[in-house]
Amino acid sequence: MDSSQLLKGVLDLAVLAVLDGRDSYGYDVVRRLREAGLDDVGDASVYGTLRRLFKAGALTSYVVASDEGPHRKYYGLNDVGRSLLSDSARTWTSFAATMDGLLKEVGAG
Amino acid sequence: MDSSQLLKGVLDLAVLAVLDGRDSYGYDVVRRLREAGLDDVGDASVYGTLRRLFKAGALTSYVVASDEGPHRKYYGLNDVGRSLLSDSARTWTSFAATMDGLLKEVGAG
DNA sequence: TGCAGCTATTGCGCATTGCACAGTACTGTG
DNA sequence: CACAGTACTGTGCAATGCGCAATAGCTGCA
Repeated sequence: MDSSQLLKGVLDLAVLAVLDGRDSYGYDVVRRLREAGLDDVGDASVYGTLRRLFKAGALTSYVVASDEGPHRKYYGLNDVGRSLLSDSARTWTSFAATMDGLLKEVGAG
Repeated sequence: MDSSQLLKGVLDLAVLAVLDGRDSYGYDVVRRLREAGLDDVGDASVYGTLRRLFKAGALTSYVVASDEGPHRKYYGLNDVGRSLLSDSARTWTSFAATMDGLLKEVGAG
């Protein structure tokens, strides 16, 4: 099954959720999302999402040097990002409930 | 909130679910999805989805005359559609669980 | 020195898909 | 006839996830 379309509009939320509580950088966000179960999320998608959220004013950003490789561009939630996160989470929860309702009747009709 | 992006990749599933157990036509599918809670699903999206699913071989189709207006193009699930429905439902359920897992930690860090 | 491999980011172009909008057409009511 | 409700089609756009290539720093090995 190709679940890539399911990510549409939800990747923002997933990234915001991962960033909540602790700043992180692209490569690490990808890793954490995959560990969380989003197995085949593409790296370019995550980097794109981070840039988009930053451009939208939801994230702060700063560069940190690393001993283990090139510099890392850290991102963190600001007030806009936190409020976006809680709004999106609410929207997702209600949407998921609606879908579950639709699916509940499957095979019962 | 704009939930239109959330529909991406899920509208197929929603349409298949509505069609499960009883054949229906575009205009009616729109009505049933809206009643189910997908308030602002666009009619063109549903018609497009029906055509796409039909073209993919998941639906049967036949035209029925109506007393209350123009003809209705009915769609129904065939074997391919039913198996697509159960596969998609499984994929959705597991995806939703993953997202819930990600969101559970929000605000707890 | 040179090469491989992991880490880390950017940019380009494509495919999918939901939607707005316009157009067509049938039925019934005033 | 005008208008509203029903019902479908087609066009073109916008959003966004992804593959792929390029760039670049670091470690370890020969």
